[in-house]
Amino acid sequence: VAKKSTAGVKEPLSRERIVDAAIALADAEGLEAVTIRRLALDQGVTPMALYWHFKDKDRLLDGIVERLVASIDLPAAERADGQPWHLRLRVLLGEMLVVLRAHPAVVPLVPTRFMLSEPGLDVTECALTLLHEGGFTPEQSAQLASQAMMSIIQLVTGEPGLLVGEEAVAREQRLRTKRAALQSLSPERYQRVLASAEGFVACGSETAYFDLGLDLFIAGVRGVAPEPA
Amino acid sequence: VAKKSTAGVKEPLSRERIVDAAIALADAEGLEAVTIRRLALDQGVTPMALYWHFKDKDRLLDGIVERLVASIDLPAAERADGQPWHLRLRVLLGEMLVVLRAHPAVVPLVPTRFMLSEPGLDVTECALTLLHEGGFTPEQSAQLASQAMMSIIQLVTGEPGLLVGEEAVAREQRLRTKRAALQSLSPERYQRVLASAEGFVACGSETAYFDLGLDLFIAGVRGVAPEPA
DNA sequence: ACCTGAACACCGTTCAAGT
DNA sequence: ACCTGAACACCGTTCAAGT
Repeated sequence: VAKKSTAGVKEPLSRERIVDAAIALADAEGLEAVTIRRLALDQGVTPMALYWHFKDKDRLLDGIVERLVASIDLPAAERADGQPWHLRLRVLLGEMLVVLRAHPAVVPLVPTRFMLSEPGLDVTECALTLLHEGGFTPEQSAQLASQAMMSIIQLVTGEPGLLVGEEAVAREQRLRTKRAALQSLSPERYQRVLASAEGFVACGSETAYFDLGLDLFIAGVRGVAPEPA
Repeated sequence: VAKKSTAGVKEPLSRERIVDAAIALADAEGLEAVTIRRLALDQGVTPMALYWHFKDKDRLLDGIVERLVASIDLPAAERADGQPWHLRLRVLLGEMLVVLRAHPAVVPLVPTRFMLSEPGLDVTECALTLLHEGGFTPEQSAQLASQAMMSIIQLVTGEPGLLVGEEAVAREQRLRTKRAALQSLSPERYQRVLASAEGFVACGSETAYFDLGLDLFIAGVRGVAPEPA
């Protein structure tokens, strides 16, 4: 009857398409590029068109986070059943890590929005259950769950050598500048900083970096846990 | 001779005055209120006047962070001499905590700017020295120093019940909304979240909160440290 | 239901000019 | 040295209107 999805016919907007475009744009040009007007331009539409799909920009950003968090593989974390709680917690955090690592540019949006969506609450419930097994009170669990999430975020956004958006295009140049700045420091006053300089500007092994980050957090929770595990 | 600092005579602008005003404004109305134009308005000056003192807005923000970081009591951390490294590291982080807690609104500016100023480098050098004592390689030390700083930042900005800027004026209202959102959750599906609900919306004891946060990090570093301490 | 047009109140920043 | 005036290229958002 009517033409459907033929070439050149533009599909109507939808929340999904907008969120897709926003994530892709952030990946390519950084979070600052994600603008109502820019998004509209890319979709060949008026800025106000977006306001039919989202109440305001903030809800759109909420949507981005929900999309990310929803793709966390929660079952994988539950498959580690039978293992001690801290090991299962590590698996859960590892699953969060792989999801967020894929889109580092939007990760800064996560902390304030994580518990605003159903998928985020599911992940939180899971983490809290594991911490309960570790013997923590509900209050302590709440704090530790928050800090666990923040540790992951921090690992992703703080990865040395990670450059996002337009920074990425002039990548080599950026790194050289940073290295130069560090190397111009007084060798006697900043002995340790200079020795660690390379560690601040890039990371030798990505897996070593993320493993140490996870180890650090897990060792911490175990250290403060009442139940010897 | 000439009138000097009499009432009604407006002192000229200066980098110090601008940074002062910016911090005060952030404390009072949140970081979004800190705008070149708003700052100029408050100082009774044209927006472009600020560009004589700072190259652009980013350098102004750098200035804010430098001011904060410079007020970290580094000697206090060194006074703990003779104590084991992890204890001295805890003291150092505690000093950072008191400084940042005083101005939570500007804390989000810190991570990317911390090592851009001399005071920040001094603090970093100090932390790296302690980690070296703990037996870490320079690379590991670099990562752990970054994560230490991020843990502090996260503790301050993540304090449950903390509201910044205009959020603060409608404080009670905000908290009630948050509580209501949590309480409307399915009791069987989100059992743990509900049990921890109060911990997500406010914190019973500020000192317990910050102590657990510091304990967590220190236990973590000790746990992954090669040197038994 | 889904989108446009015009307008408003904001931003940061440049550039030439004033004292 | 320190600041102003006018202008530019952006923002998010509202409101009334179109199909």
